[in-house]
Amino acid sequence: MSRKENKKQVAAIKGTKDILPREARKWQQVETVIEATCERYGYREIRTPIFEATELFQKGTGETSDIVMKEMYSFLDKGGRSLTLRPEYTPSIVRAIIEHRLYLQPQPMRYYYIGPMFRYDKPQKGRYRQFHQLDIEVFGEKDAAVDAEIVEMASGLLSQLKVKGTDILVNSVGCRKCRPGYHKELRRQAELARDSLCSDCQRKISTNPLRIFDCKEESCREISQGFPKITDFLCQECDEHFKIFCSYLDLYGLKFKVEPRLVRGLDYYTKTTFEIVSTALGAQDAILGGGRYDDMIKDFGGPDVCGIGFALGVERLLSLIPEEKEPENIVYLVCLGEEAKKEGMLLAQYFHKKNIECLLEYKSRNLSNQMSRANKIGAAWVLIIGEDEIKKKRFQLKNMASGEQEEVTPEEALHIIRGNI
RNA sequence: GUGAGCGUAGCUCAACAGGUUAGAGCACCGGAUUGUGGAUCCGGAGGUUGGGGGUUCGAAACCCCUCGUUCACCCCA
Repeated sequence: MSRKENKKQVAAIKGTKDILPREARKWQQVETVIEATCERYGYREIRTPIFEATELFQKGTGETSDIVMKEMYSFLDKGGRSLTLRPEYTPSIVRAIIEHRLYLQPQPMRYYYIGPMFRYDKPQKGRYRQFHQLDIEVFGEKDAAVDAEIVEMASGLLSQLKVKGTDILVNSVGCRKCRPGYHKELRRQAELARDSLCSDCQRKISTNPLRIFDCKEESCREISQGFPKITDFLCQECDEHFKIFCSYLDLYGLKFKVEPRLVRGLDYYTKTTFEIVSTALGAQDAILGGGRYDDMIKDFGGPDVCGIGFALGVERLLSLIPEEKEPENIVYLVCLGEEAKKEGMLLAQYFHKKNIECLLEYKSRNLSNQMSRANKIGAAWVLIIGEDEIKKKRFQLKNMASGEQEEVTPEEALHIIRGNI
């Protein structure tokens, strides 16, 4: 095999990327904050397989959604089953809840998970074919207080992570009783204005009339302002739910915008939908989005248990968080000669057992060189092991930041290092 | 799926308007300095210019195809 072929073969798949150690550290930090926040609100982790029966998403995510129609990684396994790498998490949780009768547990049940999702979409800023989501779901609670609590938690999480300049957008998309009436009326009015709309919007009349509100053409914007809003068409139950939801957001002191054109692209949403957006993200401005889906469990043949949740794009979130350098606390063992190396191996073993991060230089280099390496990896301490030190069983411990150095036993070194960490 | 821009060393970028052996900074390795790091100086390694084809006496540059990437549309996290 030629070098070129080899080079081509090892490249990461389009739309995927490696998370290298420097960035992985940031992921760990963010994941730790996310997990702690979720647990504090009573959420528990639930892990499901990364692939499922294709049918699960066709039924759950919706046959007419873009995700199912053109973005799924589906394939046949060797047993001829049609499987799909999950494009989103909600259907998997719903499946698990029904399969394990989790609805028999005290309600509401709260679950969270962070993991990779897969969508065959053209990559661009904030959009990858393998990406990660935090997914949180609450089941079995109709009260709009839980809708508000979820938004409050999401908002709190973002401020804890020092994400600034975000907006909370909320809407209600109604239910199966009131939504069809609205769609019909919106289509009717858009049809009347068809000739004045751009070609893009003309197409949206039949595909997704709500998207006309998003058009960037000035003329379309003006026209769409006269169109009816979903919030004017809600049935009494949905209308009350939405008003109470908004009043609870006020109670929390959260600033939000009612965005009647906010529509989630997934078919299953009912009543509350929301997004938190940031203009710093570019065209894909949603950090997280979600809503209520009161019919899904029932539609899957389970009991009539309602659900609500959101998905947060981890890559998008990370792109908004500045990198913070954490100081390394490594002890670097400098060894002068073969005997010193053996002594160093034993000392490294000693420090590792005492929970100290410690590295040993294997190559026999001169002291200057080894010091230079210690400096490069950002070691906080250097322990010098030479002939004299081995004889005395006392070693030179150097604080790399201050440059101070003293002769100590391993036990004393441990004490000093711990005292300064 | 549609459209536009960009692919030169690990990274950031040079190379008049097509003309010797494709350069520099940072990073890396070695030395100055065989018991003391960061600074400085000297040296080294690293490239079939994403890949393939074409035009030309001559291509990193021009044309075509392809792959990748970026941004936007569609849609979404």
